[in-house]
Amino acid sequence: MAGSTSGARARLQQSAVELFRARGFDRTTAAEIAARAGVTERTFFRYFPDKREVLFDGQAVLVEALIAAIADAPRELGPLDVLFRAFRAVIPLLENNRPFAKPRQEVISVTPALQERELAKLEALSDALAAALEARTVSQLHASLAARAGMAAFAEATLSWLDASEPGLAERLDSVEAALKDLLRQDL
Amino acid sequence: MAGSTSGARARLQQSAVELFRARGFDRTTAAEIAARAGVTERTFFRYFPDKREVLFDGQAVLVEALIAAIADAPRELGPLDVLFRAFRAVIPLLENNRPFAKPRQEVISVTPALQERELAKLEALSDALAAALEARTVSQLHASLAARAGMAAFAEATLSWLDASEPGLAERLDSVEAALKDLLRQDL
DNA sequence: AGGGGGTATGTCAGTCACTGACAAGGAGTG
DNA sequence: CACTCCTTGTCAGTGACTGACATACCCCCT
Repeated sequence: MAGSTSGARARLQQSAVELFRARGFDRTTAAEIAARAGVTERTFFRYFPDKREVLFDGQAVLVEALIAAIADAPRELGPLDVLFRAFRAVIPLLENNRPFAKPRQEVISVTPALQERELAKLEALSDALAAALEARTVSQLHASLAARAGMAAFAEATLSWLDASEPGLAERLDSVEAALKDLLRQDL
Repeated sequence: MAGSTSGARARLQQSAVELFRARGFDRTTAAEIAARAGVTERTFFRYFPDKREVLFDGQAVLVEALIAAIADAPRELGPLDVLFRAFRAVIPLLENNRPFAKPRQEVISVTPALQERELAKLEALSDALAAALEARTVSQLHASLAARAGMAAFAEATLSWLDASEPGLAERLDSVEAALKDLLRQDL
């Protein structure tokens, strides 16, 4: 099974974050990460399809939790409300991950190549959310727009919260939700 | 000035699209593109920082046109209305570019590496739009959310229009704008 | 115990994106 | 004609990634 065997995967991820933080992403080679984890460069690329991917792994659980929350939501809610309900449902999950997510985000925020990959992941997440919304009789266009607008707000809240935990995630989600709905009100 | 000299840049771009369409992005090397354009691989990388970038170049004009349109907009409009006004202002620009944009988008749509780069460009565009909105006394949060929601709609309209010119860009913009505002109405 | 199969890893050789350093040619200017 | 700038070529090197093959280890079955 994945990860149950020797923990090489986890060691590689750990080593990668440490080295990226110390020397920067561009100046650390895949071979160095592998060496620190006690394996070969080749093994690194067996676990991760490319050097960036070593930082992007927890997404699956998050996606499934969000999808489940969307499926559970009461029928009468509009798409944006469904989304924000789902976002709030995964708050504990994100709070548990903060210790890992914070250093990771610090590396990403100073590395264009990693920002690119992160955008791709967020796009995939948006697509997944849109698909989940469509399963609720939301038109494809509405689902897509809602998913992307919602994700923008969700990302804004999450990233700023990783920067400073001061106002909690819940309050930040309140803020961005209000701001987003504000927006639409201003432009009738 | 850029491009005035020998046209090597334009030849490289042209060769790149042709080869990418014929063999696919991954199976064409930078050296092949350069050879077809009559230059060396080294020259290719003097014009473009990496292999993907050869497909992403016209953005600057578009950005400036959008920024200008935002600055011009009447004070009383809300951020989303300002944005859609700007989007409509660049319709002719996009229509002129369609012959180039269409084959380009076909290549991008089947190449994950290029999609990633495109997302990064759209993100940069969103940032530029958000900055332009902030210059109009829109709060940073509202500006960011408006820019991203607007860009999602704009991208949706533009990409679907590249697929089929049937309903024109103007009509498609009408549709996505209506859908976006619809969204917020459903979620009061 | 012994054999067999599956999985994780190592080794090696190769391709290709990308970079720095240096040289060469050509156009314009004094 | 000499000087200079700009563009391009050449060469050598690094590092990401891949395919092919070999090896070691674990688990199960007899």
